[in-house]
Amino acid sequence: MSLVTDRGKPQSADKPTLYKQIRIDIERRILTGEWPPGHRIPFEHELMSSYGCSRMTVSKALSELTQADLIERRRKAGSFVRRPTFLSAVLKIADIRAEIGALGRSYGYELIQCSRRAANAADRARLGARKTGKVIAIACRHSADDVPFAIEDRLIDLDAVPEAATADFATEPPGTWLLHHVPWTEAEHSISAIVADEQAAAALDIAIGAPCLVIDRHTWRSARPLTAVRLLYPGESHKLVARFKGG
Amino acid sequence: MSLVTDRGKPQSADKPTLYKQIRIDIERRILTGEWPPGHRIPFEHELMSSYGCSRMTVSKALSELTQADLIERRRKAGSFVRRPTFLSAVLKIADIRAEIGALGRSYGYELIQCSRRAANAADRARLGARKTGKVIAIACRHSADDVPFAIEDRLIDLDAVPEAATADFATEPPGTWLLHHVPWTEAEHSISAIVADEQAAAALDIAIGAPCLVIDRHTWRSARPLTAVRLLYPGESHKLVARFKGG
DNA sequence: CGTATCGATATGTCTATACATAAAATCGTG
DNA sequence: CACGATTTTATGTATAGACATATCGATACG
Repeated sequence: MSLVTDRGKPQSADKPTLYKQIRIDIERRILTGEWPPGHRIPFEHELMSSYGCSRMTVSKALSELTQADLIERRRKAGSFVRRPTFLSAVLKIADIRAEIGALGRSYGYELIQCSRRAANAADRARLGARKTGKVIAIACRHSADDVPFAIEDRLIDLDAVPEAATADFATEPPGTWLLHHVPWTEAEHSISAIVADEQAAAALDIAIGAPCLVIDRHTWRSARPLTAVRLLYPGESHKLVARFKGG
Repeated sequence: MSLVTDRGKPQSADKPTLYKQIRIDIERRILTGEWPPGHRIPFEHELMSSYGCSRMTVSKALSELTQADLIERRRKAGSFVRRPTFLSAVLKIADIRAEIGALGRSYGYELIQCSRRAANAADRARLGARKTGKVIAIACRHSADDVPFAIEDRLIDLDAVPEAATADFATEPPGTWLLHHVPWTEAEHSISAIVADEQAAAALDIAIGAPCLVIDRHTWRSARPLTAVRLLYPGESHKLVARFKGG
């Protein structure tokens, strides 16, 4: 049973119109950390001239980014990148290094295991890939201020992302590398709760049987699976917070 | 430690402009279930004439609802209420009866405990209320197809919501009653994971120590606390799913 | 009867313009 | 210098109109 029904496989990306292109360009810079929280994004009239369009078009892009809580617009002052306070923004970032950085904590990374192999049945099922091929399996740990923050268990489809073969995941977290090198068109997150087994407990420095928040993230490019990742956060000490306005 | 930093107390609601009023009016009908999933909302030209405004203004309201995944717009056909597939929509609904109904399951409700009392220190802390006053404390259980779906533990500030004194929570779930009778301006959700204690395990028909997904929801009207509720879902069998498009 | 075409229609994007509003910046005065 | 009034400026909302595009439904054709 699931809280929500599934929508089936993700559809392919639609042709980007101008305002969408502006939105995507800005979003990319924010999500990769190129424009960190607090950064002032160009004024509307600057975007107007650089994209050669009217103010309404720029404004539409900025409005959507505001609704997604990625930016904050202040009259007279301009528009600024928000720190990831909201659930949707936190989920969208998907780069734990940037997430920890945005929280003002020091980031630590440790590769636990990394292997390349031909995809077995379980790998294919997890990726949702039909054909068999090569995959990279990665296990690693992220820490904030030297305290374990999350453990990551990831599978990358090497046929869809051949460049991953040359990446050095010993020094760069796979999420960060992917975000900077591989464009994606669809992503799906699923949040659930489990209890820590022996291995997870040891890696996160918590008790066996302690609750953990799980985020499973799948990413596609034009309906082709790129990567599947499971993130385990120590459950009681972590919260995902979302705020709404309404009536 | 928290995945996200807190933004402090919610700010008061801003003056609703015309497009926001349209958005809020439609949103209300969707969130209360008056317009169920699949319902066709009025055409843009109908909204234009009923609100006496231009098409751009109507379109802006509908665009925001689209971005929030509350509606789906199809050329030539019109705009339709979506079933709550997305995380943000699921979180926004906050009415478990409507949620279960939208999933096509039969809804069951059972009041476990309901009492009225003067707020003690713990109650005030939970609501974030400064002054002391009367509160209603409610415990109840929601089920889908006769299987326990979630248990709810709620506190309502009777001074902020005096009408709640006359509501019959034995027959109507408090979430549903509140959604139909009490307007709110800000809400905050927090998602975390815990393990079931003896009481929760018994109510949800799961094992003690089994993981549970927790949603804590606080609701304000113009910065005044209205209600605080904790929902416990059996953890492994429930998932919150969110999808994104991006590049 | 099935299918290809085409027109009607509702949404999707974009422009140019206008005025409102909040807040930073500046100025002027005590 | 302190402090209030004024100006400037970037965003916020709204308009009317234009053209693009997807798609429903009807019509014509094989």
